[in-house]
Amino acid sequence: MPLSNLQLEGDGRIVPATDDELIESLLIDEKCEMHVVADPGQTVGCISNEESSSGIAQLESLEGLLQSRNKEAGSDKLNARLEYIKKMLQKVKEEQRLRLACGSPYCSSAYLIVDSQCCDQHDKLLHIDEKLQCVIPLQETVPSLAPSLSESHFNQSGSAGECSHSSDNPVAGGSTSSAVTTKPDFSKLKGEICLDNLSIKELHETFKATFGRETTVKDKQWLKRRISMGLTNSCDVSVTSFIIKDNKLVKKENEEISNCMDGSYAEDQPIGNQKDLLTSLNQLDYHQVVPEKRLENPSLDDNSGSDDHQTEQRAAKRVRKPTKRYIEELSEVEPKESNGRLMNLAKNSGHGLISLKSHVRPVRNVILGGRTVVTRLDSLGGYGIQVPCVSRVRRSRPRKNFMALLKFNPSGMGTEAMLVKKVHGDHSFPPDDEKESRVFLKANSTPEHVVHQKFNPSGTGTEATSIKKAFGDHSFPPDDGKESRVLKVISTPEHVHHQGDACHCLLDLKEVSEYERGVDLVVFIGMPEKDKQFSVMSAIGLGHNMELKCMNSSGDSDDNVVTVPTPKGGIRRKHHRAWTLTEVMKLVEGVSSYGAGRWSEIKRLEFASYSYRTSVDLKDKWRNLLKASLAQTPQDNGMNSRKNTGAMPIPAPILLKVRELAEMQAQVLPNLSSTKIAGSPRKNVHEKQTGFL
DNA sequence: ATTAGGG
DNA sequence: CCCTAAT
Repeated sequence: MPLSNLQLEGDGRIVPATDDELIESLLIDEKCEMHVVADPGQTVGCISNEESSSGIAQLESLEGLLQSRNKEAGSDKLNARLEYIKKMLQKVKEEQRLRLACGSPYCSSAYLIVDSQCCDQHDKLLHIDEKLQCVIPLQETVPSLAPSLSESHFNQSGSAGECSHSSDNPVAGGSTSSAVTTKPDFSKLKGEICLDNLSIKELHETFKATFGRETTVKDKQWLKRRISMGLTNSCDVSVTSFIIKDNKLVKKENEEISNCMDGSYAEDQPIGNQKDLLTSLNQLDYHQVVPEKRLENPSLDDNSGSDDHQTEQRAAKRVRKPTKRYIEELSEVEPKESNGRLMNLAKNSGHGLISLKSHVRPVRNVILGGRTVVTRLDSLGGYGIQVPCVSRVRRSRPRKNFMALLKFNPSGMGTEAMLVKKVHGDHSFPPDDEKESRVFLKANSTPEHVVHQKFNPSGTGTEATSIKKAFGDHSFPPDDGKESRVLKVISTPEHVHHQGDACHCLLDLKEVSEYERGVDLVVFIGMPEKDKQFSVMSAIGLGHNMELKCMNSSGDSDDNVVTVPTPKGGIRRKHHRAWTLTEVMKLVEGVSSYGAGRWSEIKRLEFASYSYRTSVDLKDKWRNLLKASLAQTPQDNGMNSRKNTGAMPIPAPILLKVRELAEMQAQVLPNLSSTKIAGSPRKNVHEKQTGFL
């Protein structure tokens, strides 16, 4: 449990329970269980009334975690645990359902107060490993008589604001210490809990109550974070006023709280904590904004999508908890670019908060360049489990091999068709996040159809932008704030099967490395026959909710669009298009007619049919022409001085004209400024142009 | 959204 | 060609 935790802690992220951590903890727990007979009953602070349903969420989350983990570890223990948890979950659910049925919506508002304190040094964690097993057991003596956790001792009598902090208030039931028997009692989580005031033991209890398992971690901060995150992550949040306490937030007139505020943590407040606090506050906001609607519609169908897998197995559906994505976003925000992220977040999800859009979109129509493409979403391998708290990092990748079905339609004009698959539909947010939404064109797996990086020597930057552009910039940096990894796949002819007018490209990506499969986007670039225009339709399934984006670079009406091996050996840049003589002439004509600088005009009027030429291209080209023309010495005729260039030589006459124009315009401008500005100064220039070639 | 320039 | 700054 070392590094993963440490690092997480270290960077002050709010990445709470990562699966790794949890598992680690679980494992450790298992190891320690024998020794740690129990965390003696501890006062968990104050618990007010009614238990919450948070437990369910927790269980589910845990379950999910376990499930996912099991795949990898295949640990029997885990399995056992999983079973247990499942049972517990059902139980809890049942209870809750009954409760709900009774119409007793316990909207008990519990307040969890978490200070930002961060007294523990991260270094401590470094030693946890060693200490864990021996030290913990020795901690504190506790009333063994402490009631079991499962029994709620904090009866309703306690006011919500109350925070019985007394340590003599046996809360935890050491009795339930055995791993398998550990029974999470969420009732304890209700009411106000001032984590700051809790001792490690208490935190342990709380932890146990929250996660249904014990922990031996002694790091207070860690515990607090975990707990708070756990709670936050649960659907309970909506019902619970989660209050992150800093130094100001005071829930009640509670003495306890007061205590919390003063001494205890006020002092050492590592920098890293601020971040957490910030994040927490954000969460708070979120929760407050997304109020409790859970009780009203207990069975409300949850579209959050992030927990589908688990959800489907349960009768009662959770209403919705902060999405994994949400968590991720938050945890993502803190670092440096918090500003941007936040902005984006807010901007994107109109509400400034998580957008509840469903992540699963079996069928989707995407309009590309006026064309509508249908994308189909396949889920070939139900994989992907939600974990309580998702770490920023994509821990578990789709395991299932997936195949992509590409279907090319002869429709468009695009030469390159791209399909972008968003593996995790849940990462949507900050779209236009700075252009730096990194794109990793990482495709180095064996299959030939998977393009290697080297395939695109020009550099990722170009590729990235291309992709972005292809997608119209809106869709590409998906809604993903974090880095997006893109897997670029080029469908080679062999993989393309024609079917009437359409081509189907079946890609079997089973060979794609894990890494690749974890990408956020998969771009399929098809470049069949030269003139074949096509769009792409595709279906990719990974079990994860993924979104498919189809892209068809409908801008290019010609061949070499994507990566083009030049006849002469070189590999040309993706979007490079050799300028044809006619194009050049058009350019010249345009310049002569409208003047250099009016590129948008020229583009529109002269290059209307050349969609791939942008005004910038024109400008650049003109610049080049100019340069060439100037470099070109008078006597050189026939061809451009440059000889062995793959580039098409530009006829001297044209260069001449270019120079003329350049000179003329350069001269004309100053002199005829008035004229120019007033009307159409270009016309006269035009006269001169005509006649060459 | 366009331009102008640098890379 | 790409990217960015300035308009």
